[in-house]
Amino acid sequence: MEEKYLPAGEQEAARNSPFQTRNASSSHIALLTADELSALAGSCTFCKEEKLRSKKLIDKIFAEGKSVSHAGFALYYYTTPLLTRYPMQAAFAVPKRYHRLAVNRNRIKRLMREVWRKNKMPLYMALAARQTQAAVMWMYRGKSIPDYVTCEQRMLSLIHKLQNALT
RNA sequence: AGUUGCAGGUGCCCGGUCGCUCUUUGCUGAAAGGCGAAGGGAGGAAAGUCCGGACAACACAGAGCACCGCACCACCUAACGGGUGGGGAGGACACACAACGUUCUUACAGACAGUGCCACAGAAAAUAACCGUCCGCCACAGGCGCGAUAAGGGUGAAAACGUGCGGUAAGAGCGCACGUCCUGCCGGUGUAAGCCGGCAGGAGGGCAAACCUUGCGGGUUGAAAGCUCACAUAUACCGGCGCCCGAGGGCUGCUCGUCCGAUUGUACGCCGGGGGGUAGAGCGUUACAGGUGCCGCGCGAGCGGUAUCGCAGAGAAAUGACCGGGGGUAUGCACAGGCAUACUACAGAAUCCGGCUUACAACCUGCAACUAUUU
Repeated sequence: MEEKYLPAGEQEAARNSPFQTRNASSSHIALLTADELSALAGSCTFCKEEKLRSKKLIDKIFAEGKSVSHAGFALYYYTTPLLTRYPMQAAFAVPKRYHRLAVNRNRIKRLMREVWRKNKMPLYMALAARQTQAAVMWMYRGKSIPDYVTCEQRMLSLIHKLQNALT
């Protein structure tokens, strides 16, 4: 038993570690500090942990969260502790009734994800400074397929709105 | 050479910057993690979810009914409502016509088992009499008939086998000859469907994608199937211990005391099992009715042998975004080489296979037809 020299609490954590559970409190997940984030500021990533994947949380965003919208784009957000070190988790959606073909929905979601990847840092910094976390849901309800530039302009204005709302 | 049709195939390429996912792996760190490296990463339809399987859970003595599906024959296949080959029927080409040929289409079992339906028109759509023809009667240029008649006319998509002769009051497969079709039997041929010939009997429309009959097949639900696990928690139930009751026994011959303790109960506490529940995690889950090449067999769909390859695995769902360059096609200007602009389809895996159907820019190959030019 090489674990015996660990403190009792950590032994418990080690025993539980193979199984991620919803009840495991986020207390033992150390949040990224603002300093650590600023070290990452140069890179623009969007990895699995930054993706919103829990169905329960998504339902909560729509039920209890707030939203801002602009020119077809809508942004739902909900401040809550997350099971990750990152300050935010994001998801993207395009309803089927606006775009019937899966190819077009995929294209729009990829554009939105690209804009988010490149422009999310200010929100990350703001949340990390206050030691809180938030889940966000992007939604596009336009009938046309936007190009990257208009996509970026409209989403940036929503990001600014959200930043003002949070601070 | 071009155009059109049919069949089959391919279904844009290269570089840069910033990213995603999976596998393997290096360095670093006590750990969480951090920084890398190499490799894999949508389709011919991934689509529609229309068939058939594999797989899984549940159900299941046997038989019948109901319901659903299929329907010329043989073969291929894991299986099929799919495919290949053949037959029948029906078109098209060619042609005086037919045959042969080429090619296309075809849910193609049964209408003497029964029931039903057949618009409009027409007298009548299946136990036919409007006109006509013949016969009879009367009040005789005409009328009447609970008379006969399916040859002719007209209607219709379809009118009660066709032509000729006989026959008759007039007629009629009423009889005969030839022909057509159906059924049965025999002979030849073919694995078979069938085809060819002969004999006998019969002939009285169609519709089974009308009910139906016959034959064959079908258990239900689908990966949110299903299996496993963990944390916390309420707890049916079971076991153990504690607790409560304490027959009896030991310590002594007796009482008290104390120890052991059958048995009964357990509202309660603890421990273990247990089933329940939570879209939490893992498995199922990507190796195969597998792809490609070669050889052999088969008319063919395919089959056999052999060599070789390892070829997505996400999970509110990766396979991308931006920029630059090059192909290709179309149009315009030039028309000797070019230049500019536009377009670059249909469309995104979700357990996996085999089909079918539908969508599709451009290019390639083969066949057929047509047009033009050259020899």
